[in-house]
Amino acid sequence: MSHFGRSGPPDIKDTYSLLVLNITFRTTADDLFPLFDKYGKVVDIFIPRDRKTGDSRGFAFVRYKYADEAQRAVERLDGRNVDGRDIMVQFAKYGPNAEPIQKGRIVETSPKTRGRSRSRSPGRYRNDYRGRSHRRSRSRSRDRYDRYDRDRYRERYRSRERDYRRRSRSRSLSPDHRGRYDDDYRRSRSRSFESASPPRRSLSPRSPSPRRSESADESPVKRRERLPLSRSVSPRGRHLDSRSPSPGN
DNA sequence: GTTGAGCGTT
Repeated sequence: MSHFGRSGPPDIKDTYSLLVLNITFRTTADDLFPLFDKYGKVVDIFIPRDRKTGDSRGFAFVRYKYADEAQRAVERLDGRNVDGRDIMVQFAKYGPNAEPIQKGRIVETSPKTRGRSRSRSPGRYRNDYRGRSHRRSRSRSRDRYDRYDRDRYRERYRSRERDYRRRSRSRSLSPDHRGRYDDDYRRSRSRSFESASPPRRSLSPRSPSPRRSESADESPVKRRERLPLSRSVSPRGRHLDSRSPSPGN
């Protein structure tokens, strides 16, 4: 899992953001890191996700430390075939705070004018860039959900990176590209990435509540009774009730 | 399990 974006933007003081479009919905930040890190120092990778489904929205933000390296990555990775789709890499035009940025870098407001001059309201920034594009729907099949999600913010974030890596890397991709990526990936992760991505599956000892119902449903053994009244069952009672083998987790 | 123009978060 990626250590990027674990607690918000780390340091965007002098970084250059790149917008990566047309990536697959299963591509994670860990998949993009070995590609982009080859052309420079990547300080952050962020993939916006849907509020409700938690799925990737199909694009990512890669922040470089230096502009020339970011430019290099744009020239090299733009149009590259990643996971079967040609990605589009370009400099971000808007910052995390919806502020227009120049060549991927946050526009520098003069320290002098930033002191007392507050003749501009912070809300105008968002309205500025939102105005050009009224609709922000990503996909037509999700427009109907956006209506409810637009005024409903009770959506809770699920896990940041789900088990998207279940896909096999050697599926139908051209081994030529993947080979180079992986080859450099081995060398790249030798510096500090190996410590940041520990085990691929290390779940907390805390039992996942929502998953248990599914496992019980698909369990080969028939569940005898649901015992709707005994919802608040003690751990000991549940053991006698389900007596099902461990679902795996 | 699907989708495909676009600009971002504990």
